[in-house]
Amino acid sequence: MPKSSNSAHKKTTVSPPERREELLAIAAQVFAAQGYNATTVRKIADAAGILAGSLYYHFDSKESMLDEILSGFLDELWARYDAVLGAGLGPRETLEALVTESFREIDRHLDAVAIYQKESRHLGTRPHFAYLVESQQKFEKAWLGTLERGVAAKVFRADLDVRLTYRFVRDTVWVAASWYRPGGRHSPEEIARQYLSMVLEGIALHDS
Amino acid sequence: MPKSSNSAHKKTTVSPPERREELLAIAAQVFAAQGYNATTVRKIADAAGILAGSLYYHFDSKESMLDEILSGFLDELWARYDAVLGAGLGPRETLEALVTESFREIDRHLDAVAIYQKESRHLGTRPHFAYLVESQQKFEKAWLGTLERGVAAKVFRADLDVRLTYRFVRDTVWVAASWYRPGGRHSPEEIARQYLSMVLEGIALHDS
DNA sequence: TAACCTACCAAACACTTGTTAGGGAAGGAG
DNA sequence: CTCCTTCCCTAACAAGTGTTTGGTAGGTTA
Repeated sequence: MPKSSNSAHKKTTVSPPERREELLAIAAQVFAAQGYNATTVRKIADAAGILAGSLYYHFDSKESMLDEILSGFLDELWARYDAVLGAGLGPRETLEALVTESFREIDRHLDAVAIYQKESRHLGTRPHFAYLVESQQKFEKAWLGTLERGVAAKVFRADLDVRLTYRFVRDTVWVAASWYRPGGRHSPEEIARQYLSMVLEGIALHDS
Repeated sequence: MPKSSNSAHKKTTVSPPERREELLAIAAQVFAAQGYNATTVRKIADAAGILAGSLYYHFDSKESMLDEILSGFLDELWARYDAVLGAGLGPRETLEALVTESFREIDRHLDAVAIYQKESRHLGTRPHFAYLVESQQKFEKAWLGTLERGVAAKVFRADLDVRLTYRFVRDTVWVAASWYRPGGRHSPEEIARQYLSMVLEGIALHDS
């Protein structure tokens, strides 16, 4: 899982993670709001109250900012996913834990998730961002495997296309980043609870 | 519903909808693949086998191409939605019809849907694209209304937050544009059937 | 005081961007 | 043959792009 953090610090600069993190958060905010390509380094600098060239004291390039934002997010996400997947839970409990951790991650790294949603597809073609598709493959293996385990254990329906189900579940969870706002009406855990109830039990009312 | 087509032809050019449509389809393809801002007019021209300046014989600007693609898509979508909403169906049947029409629309206008998904949020802030948020509000009214009707008629569960359910359902349907490919394993109708089965009945297996 | 490091500014660079102006080849109409 | 329309090219433009270079104010260390 250190595979997904591939750039970031090139010299062993042990000291300066202070102003750097601040600027990264600002950049993530602008990236998420305007889109990566539509965001100019001057807009980021404006939001930070400095001039464009000053950003290059802290970062190698505009792309390296994006890289650090995305790889940092994926590193944390996989740390939590791996903890869930290694806990030896049953299929249903694993699904519930993955969904809950996903909504928590949206709550914590909203901007990074929004950027990932918008840009990962066409960034994945670039060799430098190959870790995005690696992560996506690992992602598919974890979720699809959990669903298949559930079908085999007869806790999930067998008459649905598993791959279709996987896509529906995956997308619905992560697209929440487009409307979720931290501090809103529902906590991440409450959203996860309602979502799981919908996906597991369905929204139809049965009279039996 | 003609509210959403606001630009397009400005003079009453009755004749030339031929090469124009061809170029629009090419532009939509490149926009969908690379993102609007990352797409240069030279890339579109390359894909069409002409030079950048030649595009301006057919279109006023790069933005007007985007405008025509999106408004054309929304016009067709709403024609079909209005037909469904005016058919006097029950809540469950209305939901099923809306979902099915949505997947059909993804099948037909895949590029436009993909562009809409990626760009509508930050385009909506621009006054020229105000019809995007108008459409989204109308969209919410239709879907949310259907869900609420279903709760009142006791065909949908009452213990779920209706607005959350609306967002989940809406997103899952439209995000399918990011993985759906026409001519693939499943037809739009089959995808709609499976999706509705999942959302209505749930994926959990009950032993009663 | 002197040397040094951090975090920034000022100004420019080479390049890409969307867009425009004028011209020209091809073909149908009179 | 001439006129006109359709569709495209050549060549350039002004503005904006990411990035670099050299300098500097202020604080810390010796």
